[in-house]
Amino acid sequence: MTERDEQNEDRADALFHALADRTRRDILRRVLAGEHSVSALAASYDMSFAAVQKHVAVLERAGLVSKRRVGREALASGELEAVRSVSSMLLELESVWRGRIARIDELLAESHPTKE
Amino acid sequence: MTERDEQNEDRADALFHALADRTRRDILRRVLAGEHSVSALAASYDMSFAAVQKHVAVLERAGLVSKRRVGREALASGELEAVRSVSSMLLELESVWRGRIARIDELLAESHPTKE
DNA sequence: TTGACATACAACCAGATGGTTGTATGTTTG
DNA sequence: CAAACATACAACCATCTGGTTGTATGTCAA
Repeated sequence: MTERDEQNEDRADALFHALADRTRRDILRRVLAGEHSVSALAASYDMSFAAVQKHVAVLERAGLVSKRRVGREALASGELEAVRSVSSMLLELESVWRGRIARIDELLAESHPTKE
Repeated sequence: MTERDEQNEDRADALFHALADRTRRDILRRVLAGEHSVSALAASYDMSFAAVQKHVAVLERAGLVSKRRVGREALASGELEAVRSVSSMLLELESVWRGRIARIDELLAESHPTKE
């Protein structure tokens, strides 16, 4: 296990965990469709503002959502690239199924455009 | 919320939760590459047999892994279709981003070939 | 300036999760 | 048959999770 693999696994943990809650998936859908303030989001659910705020924080830590401050509001929007990075993890699994272990490096390099 | 949507959300909860653990993702990779008995899998990890067996059970309940009995062994293999169904959930999110809400029905019908 | 609004975060709690050990049951083998 | 092996599952435990309320801080409007 290299350190980068460890980081990838940490990232995968955070991403899948963030997606493993229906309220968070619903929030993500809304903010992918367009910016919403945290309180606008909170108004949609039958739970406290603080609970919704924590869900947004989980999505934000996973990189699925970003926020920008506008006056007293925090506007959240969905990060499409993070969603795509989850898709690429699943593609890696599919490639394992096909036995194409040797090509995983290329796949990672393509979906993970760091230097080198 | 229709009942079917509820069931889809339950399924999504189970799938993403199953994937939100690195040991389970690793097990899934192995069994996607080929059948393995539970004890063969357990030998690969620094935890008890029972712990690995529970991880396999979580994957199985989510539909990501199936088992067949052969003598005293239980051979586990990865279910590619379940992996693909997760991919299609992510595609739905991408389609929300593009604002194509109206086409989600087609997408679901395609990836979810039930009658009607 | 004062009050209402929007956010953030700490502290707390019940229940779920991921691990453990122990026990029971079925299967192969000597 | 008896012993070893493979699995399954219950009971237990520490930690994490998803919710709550309460408090603090900053921003807008009258």
